[in-house]
Amino acid sequence: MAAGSTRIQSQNREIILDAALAVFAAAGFKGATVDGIAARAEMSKPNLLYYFRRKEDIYVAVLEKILADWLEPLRRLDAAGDPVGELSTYVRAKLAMARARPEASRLFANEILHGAPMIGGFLAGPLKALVDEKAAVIAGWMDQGRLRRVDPHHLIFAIWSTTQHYADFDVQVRAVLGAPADFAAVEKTVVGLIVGGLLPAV
Amino acid sequence: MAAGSTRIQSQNREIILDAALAVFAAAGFKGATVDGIAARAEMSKPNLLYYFRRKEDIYVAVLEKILADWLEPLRRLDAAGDPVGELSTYVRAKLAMARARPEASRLFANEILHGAPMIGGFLAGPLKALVDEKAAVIAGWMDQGRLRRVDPHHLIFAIWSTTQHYADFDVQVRAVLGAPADFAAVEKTVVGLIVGGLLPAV
DNA sequence: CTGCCTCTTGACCAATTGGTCAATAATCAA
DNA sequence: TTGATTATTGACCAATTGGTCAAGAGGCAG
Repeated sequence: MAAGSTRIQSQNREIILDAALAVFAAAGFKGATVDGIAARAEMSKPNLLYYFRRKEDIYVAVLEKILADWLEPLRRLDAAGDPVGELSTYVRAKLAMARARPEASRLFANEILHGAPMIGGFLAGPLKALVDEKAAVIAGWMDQGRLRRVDPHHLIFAIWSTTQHYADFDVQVRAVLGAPADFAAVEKTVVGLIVGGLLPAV
Repeated sequence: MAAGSTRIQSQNREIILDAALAVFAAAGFKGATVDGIAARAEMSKPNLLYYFRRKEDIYVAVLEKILADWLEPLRRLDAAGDPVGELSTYVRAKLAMARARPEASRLFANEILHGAPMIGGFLAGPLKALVDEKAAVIAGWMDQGRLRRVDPHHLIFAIWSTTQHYADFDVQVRAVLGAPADFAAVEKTVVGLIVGGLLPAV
């Protein structure tokens, strides 16, 4: 019989992955415990291990679920579109992700922070390929004089860092502001800086 | 007798803190082991625990050592200086720190990523105070029409994120670029974006 | 209802690891 | 040199935790 075809199975796998995302994002791989994930998933540890043999398997499954979404906004950057509009849309999409799914961002950040032991291949493979492709698109816009010339790769890094910051460093943002971030203000500032810094000289 | 006055003591404390920074930055608090720190410090575990009673004490000591340096570049932002020059200098100083001491940045990032359990007071206290003060300085420049108006707090966040990115996400940067980051190019791009996005409209 | 397969769990094991302790070695003032 | 203080460590302990196992509970096709 094929793997995991039962209704109960797919249902429980989903529950486990949701619980695991929360626990791994909060505590990291080492800090998370299988007991903790099981408790959050409201099942016993042996039952959880019936669905995922090893702790690492859960972790990898959670990461894989995230990575697919990760590429999507950048993939939508359209060479045929208006450069300023395309980049603004991209920044807004990344900010929306940071607000809607901060745990996913934090899990990803934690993984990279500790050397990306599980997703090194993803970074050097699909991610690099997509970034190189889109960097070429941006470079094309610059060649046409529609954007000021900056290094496209570092531009993409700047967009990633400024947007993900509001998920990954949320605690610091809230502490410094004394309140949760106002995403309307964030969007205005970040889009203004990135895109404003790219407007071609008059 | 006063605490830790011996030459051997201060010397060994230094060795331990250096080793601990490397280990904690690489593995996080939970992932790091006292044995691992001791090994890197080239002493036995009981000897290490002779200087720091608990693992947590080492961690806090390392963090405190870092936090002092952390505020310094922003503190130097001078209201009497030229806005573009001051901000460019600040960005360059943060980039220099990311390059020179990436482990410190990663340890700090890890702590915040996991809710800043040890330094919540620092964030809401000295850090917030300094940021508020310097945000007011920047706002003053904007009032004078010397910078385009954006939210000063989010501007500071943008500077933090874009610069620290090259320490915290170094693995990803290297994977995507296929080579270590060229900090001259980084500096040009980041300063260009941030400051370029702040030049007052003509 | 019946029998088989899936699902669930209490009890347990072994490895890791933070921390202790008693004993030994090194340092240093007198 | 000597004696007391400081520095160092091997051996050990207890708690945590990833993972196993066998036995039982539940679902479902016939």
